[in-house]
Amino acid sequence: MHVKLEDVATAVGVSLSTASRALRGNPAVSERTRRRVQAAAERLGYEPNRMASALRARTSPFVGIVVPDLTIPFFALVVKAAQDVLEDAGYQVLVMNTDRHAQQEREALRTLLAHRANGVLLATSGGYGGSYGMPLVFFANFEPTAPVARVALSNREGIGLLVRHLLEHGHTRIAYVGGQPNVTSGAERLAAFEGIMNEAGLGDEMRVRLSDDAWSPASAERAVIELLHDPAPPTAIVAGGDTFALGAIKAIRFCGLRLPEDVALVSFQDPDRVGGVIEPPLTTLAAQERELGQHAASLLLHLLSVSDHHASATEMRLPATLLVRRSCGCNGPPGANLESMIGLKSVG
Amino acid sequence: MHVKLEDVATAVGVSLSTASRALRGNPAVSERTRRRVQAAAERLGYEPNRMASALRARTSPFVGIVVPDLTIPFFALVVKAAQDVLEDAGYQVLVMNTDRHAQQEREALRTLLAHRANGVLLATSGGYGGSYGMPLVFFANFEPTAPVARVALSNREGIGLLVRHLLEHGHTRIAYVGGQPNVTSGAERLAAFEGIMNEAGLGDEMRVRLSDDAWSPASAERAVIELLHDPAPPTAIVAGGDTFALGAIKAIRFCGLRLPEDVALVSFQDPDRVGGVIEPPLTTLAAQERELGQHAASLLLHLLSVSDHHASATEMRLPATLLVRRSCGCNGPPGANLESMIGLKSVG
DNA sequence: CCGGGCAGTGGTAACGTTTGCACTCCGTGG
DNA sequence: CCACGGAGTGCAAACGTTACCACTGCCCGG
Repeated sequence: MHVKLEDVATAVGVSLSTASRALRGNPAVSERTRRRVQAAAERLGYEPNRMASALRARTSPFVGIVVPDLTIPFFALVVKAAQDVLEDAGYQVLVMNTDRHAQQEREALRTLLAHRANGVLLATSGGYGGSYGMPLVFFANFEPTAPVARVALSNREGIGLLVRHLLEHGHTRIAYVGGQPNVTSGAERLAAFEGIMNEAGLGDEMRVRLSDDAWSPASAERAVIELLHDPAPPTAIVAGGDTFALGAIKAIRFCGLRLPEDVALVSFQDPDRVGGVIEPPLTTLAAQERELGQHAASLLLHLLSVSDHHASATEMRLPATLLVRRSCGCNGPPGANLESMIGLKSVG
Repeated sequence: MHVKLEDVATAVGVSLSTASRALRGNPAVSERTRRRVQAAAERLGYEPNRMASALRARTSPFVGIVVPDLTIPFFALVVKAAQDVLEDAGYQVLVMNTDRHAQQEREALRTLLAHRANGVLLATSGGYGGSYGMPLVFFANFEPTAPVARVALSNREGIGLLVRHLLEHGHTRIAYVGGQPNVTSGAERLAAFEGIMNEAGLGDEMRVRLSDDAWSPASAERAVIELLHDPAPPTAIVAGGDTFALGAIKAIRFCGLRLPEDVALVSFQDPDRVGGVIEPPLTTLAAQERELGQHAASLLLHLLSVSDHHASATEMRLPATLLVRRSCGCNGPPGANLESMIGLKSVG
């Protein structure tokens, strides 16, 4: 079926060993032989069987990336960035979805084990139960108790920037709409919000609503509608993720309120990265998917190079930056946003 | 390092053959032995080496999916749907990005060949150059001249629905903003637009602008700004994809025009699937990413089952459906959209 | 003139599985 | 009592590749 090394070797009239060496640039073979072997391989369309070579060389080409849901833009971007780094380093990436099920996460990790993956990047859905004998780096969502390397956004710091910005503008009745604390990002952001509000002595004025289902805009929308129908509705809302921001916008519009005049909105992530078309543009933290993916991948590569699975239970946090746009009430009147004007100018 | 079959076998006191048979449910082994072997495998944490087993059994666990860019929601959704189907069928999916480069596409296909992938799902960026000895199914973007199975959206039909809807509402000066015809989706949509306009005798009134770079909103924005500054600007715009719709919206706002009162907009795809937060909601075709992915995967599975790489050069098209919302000027006054109200009701 | 080294090559044993074949027990029917 | 068959098991050869070791010439210094 497929042409194999033996075919190339006999075509040239050399042994298997020589052919193998020639194709992998082993300096022990003469220049002349190397050229002849390479020519034959090319001509016959030879492609080395990586499974055989991995088996014999006791090495696997694979690295795994396990995420809850690849169709969420956040994960798609992180995965893409990480995959690029890992492939540049010569690894073949296996991307696996868990659909937010711990069981599927365990199956994914077993599958990676079966492929003798060199290491794993994992945004956990709760299925991680102890070492699998592979170097592992958590990203975004991790298991707090596991002594395993992790890289994540600065959830506390980021929520701090958002809330303090609202506080500086005189808001006191501030609501938080976010995800369940069953994953790291949900837990840390919620805790940060509560911490800051309590520190500011606003524990009584804060309101918290958590998504009942999996980070969907719909549940955030319902939650915000409830909040806004309160006799003393919040004057500002903090969304703990991009989908919650979407739900909040719809809810505010549904209630006939103006954004930001009647209620201000800030979000941990920007649901509008690609389009920039939501009015008013949202005040959010700067997006860091690419950095997150690259750092996670680099950290894993480092672990692989030192081949010490346990030493580095380091934690890396990407610094948060606030992008003040208009949904918080700053930055003047509505109108075409900056990117449009820059875009136009570059046309000439 | 890893526990292997031999370890399990000696632990139980049986031969390699028996252990192998026991674990794979071969009826030749006695019930008692099977249980003992399975227990030992469990206890030792044995995970079969899939590369060794694939090598010996002359079969590969892999199927490839090659896309231009996984971070584009359209491809992310299609890949997810296809991956689910293929994994249910027992295959391990290798997802590869081409970054829209023909060269990277060729490398991806070679890599799949090296892994002895059973088949490939390919949304081509132009790097496909003849059979690689694997069953192949094109999806979304294909090579028109290649006698290979393909499944795609009904580009002509879809553009027809959009344009005819505008024609029925009396528009005649209609513009098209879309992608370059170097990929199927770009070519077919453009051709369909020109065909229908010419048929309707509106060849002189139509305007066409194509994205100069890779399907970005920015170039569409510039193009639409140019169009709207024309002495006789279009009264309606057809966007040949979701990113173009985004650019068009920004351009319309930038020019200080109202949507849909001053200029109507319809789009082949909905950039606002997840959020539903763009005002006014866009009249688009119904999204079919899931169906596309599932059909492509099923077709590939069929090709694999009949193990005939050349017979089925079939072409499958998913029927297009028009979703009339408000950006075309239909469906009454602005306000909260239908989904919000349904969402509220379901709360009770 | 001879021994040692070195460049280039080939033979062959692995890597961890699967699988065809052969073997050993039994029980059973002739 | 023996041949026969079938259930259960083990041996060993593959799968395609790599890497260790051994071999052949040949050049060169002593």
